[in-house]
Amino acid sequence: MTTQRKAPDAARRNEAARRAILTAALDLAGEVGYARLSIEAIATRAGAGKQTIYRWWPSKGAVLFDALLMLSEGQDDQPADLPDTGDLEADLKTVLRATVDELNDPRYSEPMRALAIEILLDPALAADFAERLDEPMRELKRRRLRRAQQAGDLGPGVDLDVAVDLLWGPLKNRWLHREGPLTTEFADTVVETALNGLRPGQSSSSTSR
Amino acid sequence: MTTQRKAPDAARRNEAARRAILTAALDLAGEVGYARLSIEAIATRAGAGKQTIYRWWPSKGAVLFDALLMLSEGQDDQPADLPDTGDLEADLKTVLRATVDELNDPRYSEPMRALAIEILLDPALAADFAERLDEPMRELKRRRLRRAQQAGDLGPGVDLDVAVDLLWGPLKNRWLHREGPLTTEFADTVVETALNGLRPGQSSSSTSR
Amino acid sequence: MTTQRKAPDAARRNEAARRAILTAALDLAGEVGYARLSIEAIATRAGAGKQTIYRWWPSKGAVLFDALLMLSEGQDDQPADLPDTGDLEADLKTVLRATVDELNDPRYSEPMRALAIEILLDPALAADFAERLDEPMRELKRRRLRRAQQAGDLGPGVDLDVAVDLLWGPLKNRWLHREGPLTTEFADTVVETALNGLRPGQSSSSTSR
Amino acid sequence: MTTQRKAPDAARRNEAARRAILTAALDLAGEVGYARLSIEAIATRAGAGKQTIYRWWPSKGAVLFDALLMLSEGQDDQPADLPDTGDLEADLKTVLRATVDELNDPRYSEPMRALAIEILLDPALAADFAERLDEPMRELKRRRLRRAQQAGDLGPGVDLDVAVDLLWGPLKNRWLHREGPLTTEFADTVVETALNGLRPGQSSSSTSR
DNA sequence: CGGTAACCGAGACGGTACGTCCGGTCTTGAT
DNA sequence: ATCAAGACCGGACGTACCGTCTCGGTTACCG
Repeated sequence: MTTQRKAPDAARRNEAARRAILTAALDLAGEVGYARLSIEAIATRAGAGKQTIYRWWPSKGAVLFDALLMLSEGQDDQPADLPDTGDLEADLKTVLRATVDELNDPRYSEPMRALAIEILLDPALAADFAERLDEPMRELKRRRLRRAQQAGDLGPGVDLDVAVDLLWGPLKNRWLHREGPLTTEFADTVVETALNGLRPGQSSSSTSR
Repeated sequence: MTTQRKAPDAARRNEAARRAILTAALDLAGEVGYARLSIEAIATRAGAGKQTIYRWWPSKGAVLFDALLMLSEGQDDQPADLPDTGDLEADLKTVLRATVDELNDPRYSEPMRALAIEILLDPALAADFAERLDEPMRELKRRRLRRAQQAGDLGPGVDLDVAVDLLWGPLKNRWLHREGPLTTEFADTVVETALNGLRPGQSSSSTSR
Repeated sequence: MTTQRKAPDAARRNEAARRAILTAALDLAGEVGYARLSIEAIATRAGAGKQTIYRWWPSKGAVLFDALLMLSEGQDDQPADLPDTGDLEADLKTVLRATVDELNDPRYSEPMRALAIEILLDPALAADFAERLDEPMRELKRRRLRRAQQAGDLGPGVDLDVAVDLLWGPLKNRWLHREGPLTTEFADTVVETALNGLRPGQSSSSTSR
Repeated sequence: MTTQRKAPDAARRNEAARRAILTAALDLAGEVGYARLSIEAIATRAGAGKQTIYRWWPSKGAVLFDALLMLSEGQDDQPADLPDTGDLEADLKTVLRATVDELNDPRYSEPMRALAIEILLDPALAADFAERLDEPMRELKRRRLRRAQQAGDLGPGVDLDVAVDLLWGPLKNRWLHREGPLTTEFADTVVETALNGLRPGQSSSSTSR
């Protein structure tokens, strides 16, 4: 269902094997971490032949990617859009807190970190990931911010991509580089600081210290 | 000169071999990228025995770390502090533009990316790196911002670590994840946006440029 | 038409597929030799499914066996008996020279060698081959020699099986083990030497030729 | 010590590993037969890495070859020549009976059969084997027969190579193709028949039936 | 000033995993 | 029910590196 090597007949695909492989990949990523994750181990754990993996996925990273997509599917009614209650700050905090919770869930966190590392190693996977997950997500974020800008909640000159970086980047960094604990308080502080700016100003009241 | 395993006699160390190994690591990281960088290849390229590497460094990442330190030494009169002309915005732009230039220099960029990935994989290396490079650098940044805060150029309630994340994080992300071109314009925009905040305000000098 | 696994309905068998498979086996044996001959390649070359092979033959060797039988059919009016002109030496030379010619024909030689090797590896195939081809042939040879013995052209104490080994064995060895060129002169020499024995005697017509 | 791939440093070779590998190959050949003999299994059984095998031997057959040489060494005081008591028939029977005994020894027989099959599959191995074992042995046989010829015990016109084929070939065939029980009686009969020839003659008295 | 203890290049070693090939079985759709 | 097609599990292939281990040879300290 992901990037393919040489057109195997997708219709004949064994769905049970696919799920077993993705589940095994998820489990192993959680158990041993990226550095020791091997295709051989995934195949063995899944009770599958290695060729079955190589037939459908071009790399370890592609397996992880699909595995995480599988994990997301069963549960979400696809969040077609970010919340928009009219209160930008509250909405952003809601979204970022949810992200914090997800990144603190070990079921997601380790496989995701493994995928993130694979993406750094494999440009082809990076492109695939950017196109199919990262860019759509960023577009959702940009859209919400654009509405805020039109409503006058964001400065008219603000570059929306930079705004996204300022809001979501710190979370991603803390998580990926394990630079500190990932709490909802941190998420709130980031939102407030990014919105109000670092300079002293009239609106620097917020909830913050 | 870095983390050591079991007390080899540093006095007897062959400096020529050390430099050959670090240079080989640097070159190879630039040529083949992290994914294909192997200790075996470094040893061969350096004309060194593998044992000579294992004797002095605990991991591939530690070699890269030292290699980058070697690269930095010959050139800098160690910047003991960040510039402080009194104009925070200008100072920050100066520093971030320099960072952009460094990250765009292929001599640094590929080995650094390789090191960054190693750090994600190896907690021991991560700790070493944090202690010896990352935390001191962050302290420098915090110090400059603290002075700005005392001078009233930063809001009194601003969390300095968050401030550092907001200012330096977007650069690091763009570079590491190859999310887009790394330009001095981008650096400037990040500084302005982070300082002024995303909300509309009296000081929205953002668009002016 | 050969050894079967579990009663497939021979009546419904696709004759075209059978011929395509046997032809492909013959061709491939000639082209790549036994060591690289695979059922997969035969199926692909024949445009047949692997299952079609496994349905009708128990092993690669069985395919080769049938393939060689097919090759022999189109041409011979089954030699029900060895020639018997009354002149034993002349008759034996006639037969062995024919064998030499056959073994020098590349169409036969490589597939036959492949079959011979399969037989060494697979006792079941060996039994099948012995029963259906080798033993009948040997009986033909024994019968001719028995008549010669009755006619007084063979010593009364001679073990006919040993005689067959002495006459036909050297040819088989030279061919299978590529121990030297396989010529009609060699066949003649073998016949003469085997008949007259190695000891010097009155009938040492050996050198005369 | 045999055919090598790319000049590894033979001086540094680990003799213990070499012996473990050869012994494992011998044992496995005896236990599972050629068809299921794998380099992987040899390495595992020997407690060696696969690379250690590939470093020193070009193929499975080369390992077997060396293994059999090792087996022959410890025991024989290299038979520099075939026995020559003056009685050709007796000497030949002595030698062939010894061969029969060796071929009936399961320690030798299965590995030897495995080697014989490898030789049929691998021309490079065949050449190596011919040069280093088969041809020297054949020369020994030829030499003994040449002396017999000079002594008048062999017809002057007899081709010595054919003579060797007639004497030793039947044994090799019976053994390799499992065409019947390999007994000392069979060896005796072959010698007598080959010496006296198949034709009736004055000297066809012998011990035979 | 000669012995010895560390270094060094080289590379063999036991292993793990790679990505590929093929064996033999099973499944699908069409004839 | 056979057939072409080909997915599937599994086992072995031959290769690349890992990290450890010897081997001689070469410093450089120390008695």
